Amino acid sequence: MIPTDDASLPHALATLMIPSSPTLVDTPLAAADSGTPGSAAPAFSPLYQQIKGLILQSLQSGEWKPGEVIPSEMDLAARYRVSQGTVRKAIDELAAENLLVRRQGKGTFVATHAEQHVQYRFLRLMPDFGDRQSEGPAERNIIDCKRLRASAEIARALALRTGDSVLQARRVLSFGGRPTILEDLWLPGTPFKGLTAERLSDYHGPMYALFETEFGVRMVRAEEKIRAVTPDADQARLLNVGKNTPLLSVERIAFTYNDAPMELRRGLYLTDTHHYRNVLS
Amino acid sequence: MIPTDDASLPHALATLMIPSSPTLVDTPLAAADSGTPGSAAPAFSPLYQQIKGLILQSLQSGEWKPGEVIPSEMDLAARYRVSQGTVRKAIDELAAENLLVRRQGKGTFVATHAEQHVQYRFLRLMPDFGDRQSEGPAERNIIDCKRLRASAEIARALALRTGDSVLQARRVLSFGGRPTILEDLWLPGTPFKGLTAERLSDYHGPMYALFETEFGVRMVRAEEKIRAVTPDADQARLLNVGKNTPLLSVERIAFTYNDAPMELRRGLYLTDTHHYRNVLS
DNA sequence: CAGTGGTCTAGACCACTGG
DNA sequence: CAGTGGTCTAGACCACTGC
Repeated sequence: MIPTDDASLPHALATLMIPSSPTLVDTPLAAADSGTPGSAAPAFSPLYQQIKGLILQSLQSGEWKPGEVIPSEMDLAARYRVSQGTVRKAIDELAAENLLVRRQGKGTFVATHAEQHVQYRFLRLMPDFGDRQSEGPAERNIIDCKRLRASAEIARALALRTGDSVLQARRVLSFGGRPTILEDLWLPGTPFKGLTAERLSDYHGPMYALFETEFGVRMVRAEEKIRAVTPDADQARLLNVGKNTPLLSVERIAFTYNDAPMELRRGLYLTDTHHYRNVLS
Repeated sequence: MIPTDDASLPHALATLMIPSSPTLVDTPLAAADSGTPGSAAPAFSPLYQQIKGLILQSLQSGEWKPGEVIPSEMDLAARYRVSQGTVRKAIDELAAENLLVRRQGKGTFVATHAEQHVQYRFLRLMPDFGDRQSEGPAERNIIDCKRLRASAEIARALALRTGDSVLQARRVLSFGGRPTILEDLWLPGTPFKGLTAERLSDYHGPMYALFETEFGVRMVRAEEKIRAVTPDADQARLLNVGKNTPLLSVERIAFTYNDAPMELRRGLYLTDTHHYRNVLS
């Protein structure tokens, strides 16, 4: 499946100008292109970017699964017919994006939410004093979990059609016995066929790790919109707060490899003893 | 001031093992080290990290000022007696940290808050529809600006001593005529000697650009703690909201080059038509 | 010890900018 | 056109891991 044929080596840099050249690359990008194919700029793409795209394809296709080693830099260099340095630069970028993890002396691994020391990869809520480690494990409580038809709003967020099947769940996270986070989440029905409240309740460990191992869905990136709100009656009851208590509303959309949205999550965070921590640079 | 002497070239990699070697580097790091000097690990530091440290020193010392070009990669390579590739890797990291900006064909520049298209470098508040560009310029209103003695809390945040002189200011930002952000900020008195309410009011452009050009203080990094709160009477009046309106409380500490805190800012954001946007990866 | 990633070098050529 | 950053290569050696 990889160009081990073709004796026209060495492939000159001229080949780089042609993204759709069948020699090295079989259209790694340009999936979102449409119309006027010959008019746009040549869109020079460096070799290492093309290699990066090829590695990305192997990740998406599941050739290398989360937690596994990928071939060594030398092997990949031979496979793609480029120098080690070029493969290296491609891997560097993927590692910077947290898709791969380099371990000197051992190899390069596909990033995973499992076997990871951080329990909550995307959760930015921290206790005001100490770290989340010292706080002990959160108590998790699945309130609800059911399948339903996507509303227009949910469908838009998940890039589905209104009425498509979605799975909706609600849970409460408690720290030190105190309800602190109320989360509603929506998942597209098709990739998560078979996910039940029991499975969610029984599983200990990061939810995203469950998604990986059971459904082959790896979350890679997320965007959050944060607001200050007050709870409705249900929410106030579940968090055990008054109806005028200001709460942090955190709406998260999590994406898998190809920037496809795979989860919508709406969290209400109690911030009297915790805060949302962010680093700007 | 730079090691142009010393004919013991080529400096072998062995030199790298000795961070305090007078040959190439005069103690670029290890400023925060204390006690048992000979007991710790050798702390191998790659050449490019040392070069990065030297470049950082030149940035801190003001040898190259915000907005200026730094010497070309070839020049720096000659100056530090290393290959272009090594200088390149050092610059790569500094560019990734937004301290330098590379422009192909022109050179590498010291990052600056001035001459920059983004008005607010660290502000993550976005309108729910459209971008901040389309919203038009914010209306800025300095409410107050005075010098006073640092409270214990303020002093701790700014790494000062209680009672040290600090400058305190309060302002309101309005978008589309609507008061949206109320900010209190504290600056250490000494570096910002001479800053007045008039200067703040008259200056159009990013506040951090003013800090750069007038006081030689460049903000490099910041940390924020976010909560949901309700305003006190003064705050409610200034933002023209009711006393039970939930608001985003954003406490920011901004740091200059050597990770020294140089600003404490406490913002109250109205989030009925705006949201705080964050990207997780 | 072999195999992996990590660093460093030297040299070639490409892409972009501006005189 | 010269000068800058950007890409690519080939080869050497170092640091780390595990057998």
